[in-house]
Amino acid sequence: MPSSSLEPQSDAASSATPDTDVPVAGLKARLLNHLEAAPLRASQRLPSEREMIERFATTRVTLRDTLLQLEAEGRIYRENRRGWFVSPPRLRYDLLACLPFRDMVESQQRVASTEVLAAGEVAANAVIARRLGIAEGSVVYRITRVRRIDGRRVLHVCHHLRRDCFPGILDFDLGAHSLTDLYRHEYAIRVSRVSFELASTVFDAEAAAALNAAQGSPAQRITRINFDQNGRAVDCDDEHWRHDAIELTLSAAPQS
Amino acid sequence: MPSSSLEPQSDAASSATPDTDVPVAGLKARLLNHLEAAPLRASQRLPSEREMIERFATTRVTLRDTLLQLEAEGRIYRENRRGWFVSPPRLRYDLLACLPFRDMVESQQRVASTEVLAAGEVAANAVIARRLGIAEGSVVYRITRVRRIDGRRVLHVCHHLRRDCFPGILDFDLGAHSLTDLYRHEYAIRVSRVSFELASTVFDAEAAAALNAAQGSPAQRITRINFDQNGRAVDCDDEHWRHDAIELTLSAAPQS
DNA sequence: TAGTGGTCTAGACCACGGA
DNA sequence: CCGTGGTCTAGACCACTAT
Repeated sequence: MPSSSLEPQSDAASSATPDTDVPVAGLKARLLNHLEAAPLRASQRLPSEREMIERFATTRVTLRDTLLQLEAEGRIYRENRRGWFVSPPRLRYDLLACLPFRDMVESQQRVASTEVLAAGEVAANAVIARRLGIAEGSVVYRITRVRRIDGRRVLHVCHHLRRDCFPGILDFDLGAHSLTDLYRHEYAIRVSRVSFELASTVFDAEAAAALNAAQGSPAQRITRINFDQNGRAVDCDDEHWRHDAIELTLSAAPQS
Repeated sequence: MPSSSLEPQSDAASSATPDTDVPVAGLKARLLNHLEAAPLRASQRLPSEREMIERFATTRVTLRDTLLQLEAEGRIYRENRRGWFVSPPRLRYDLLACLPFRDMVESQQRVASTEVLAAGEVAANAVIARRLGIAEGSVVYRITRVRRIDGRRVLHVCHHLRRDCFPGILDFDLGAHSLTDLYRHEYAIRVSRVSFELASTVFDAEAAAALNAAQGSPAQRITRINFDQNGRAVDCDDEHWRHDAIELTLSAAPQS
């Protein structure tokens, strides 16, 4: 077992890491962990891959494997062809609080922003029709947005709204207003029940492009259906989050 | 666009693969997708990596990247050094139904089994103490189990129970009984509120070993705290699921 | 245009699994 | 024991980003 000191020596050598008896693989992984543990960067960019290769005396493939590992752990992330970055702390997302995005983000001392990618009418496909309890092919509103936290694009959302519930809603500024606020104040519709479906996957091509994520980056999918005070499904949305951006929370009475 | 049938043919040479203008990356990814789409295997093992290399005329590294992608998508999974397998359909896990594991699994026509890895007493660390509202260092029961669906190890759970709530619970057969059933019938404690914390990460070394997962495989972490009818936290658990094994669902009234 | 990450080739040795 | 996946080396070309 080579107990050599595999230290990144930028200027002053970060000494005192025995690195002996590294049991099994990892090797470089711990190494990179240490890289982050030591300077504890804020949310900055890592050195370029070629630079890290030299620093750690390793290969592109090996380095890349390690970076992908750390990405899976949620410790770093990448922007497509732009580089690797240290992940900021996860936003706590209380599924049942039903806070507007902006409020949720700001209550955690972060900065929120929203971008509307598209807003229009489409015919509901089978999935959407089933969720909303309407006939396939019915025209619904579709709104696609990207949301940022502290400038970082973390969420791609696609909403489908029953047109008969929210006539003319596209005329509002959907980048500035919370949809649930519009529901309540402009349409007298209150969300009185929500139903979720969560799974961990990767971004599809569209979401990846919108978030500037590499295709194949891990993503958290959240599908939500909102029901109004009459138990009618009024809208649904498909959210794809950078998986390292959130930690979901939830507190409720079980239905037993 | 090459609409040719990209079929893996074992003996016959892998001819007729134009490979022209494959738009962007993927290349092999689509190829492997097709591999699965065509025969639509049940939950069987994929050919060995070296065999696939030949079949698809590619390299180990490239092949491996592709497999890891499919793993991240939740379409295949691996057992440590044993090979790659097609992922079975996800189990729907209703967070608020609070069904015992066995019931949940069997209600979906699957077969459940449980293995107790360890059961004993430990001193509560800071995290556990905070969750349970007890003093750090208090002695609690700890139960570690592995759960299977259709024989596949999918879940590593570690429970921490307040000893004053469940005296002598370790004497029951914890592999056969549901904990919540024991709570109710043996200790007259009913779970009347649950609080969750969900995040997507990778397995730690212990969980990976217990599930025979490769270290670094993606995992869904679910932390739960159970409160009894008096609002007292009586136990908590840390679940680590193979991320492709579940789809979480949830339906409730928001707390607005 | 220079440098970056994304993708890929063609090998190698090791530790562990299963027969 | 052989075959498997796990890890690693040492390069290469391309598409895109940033300047």
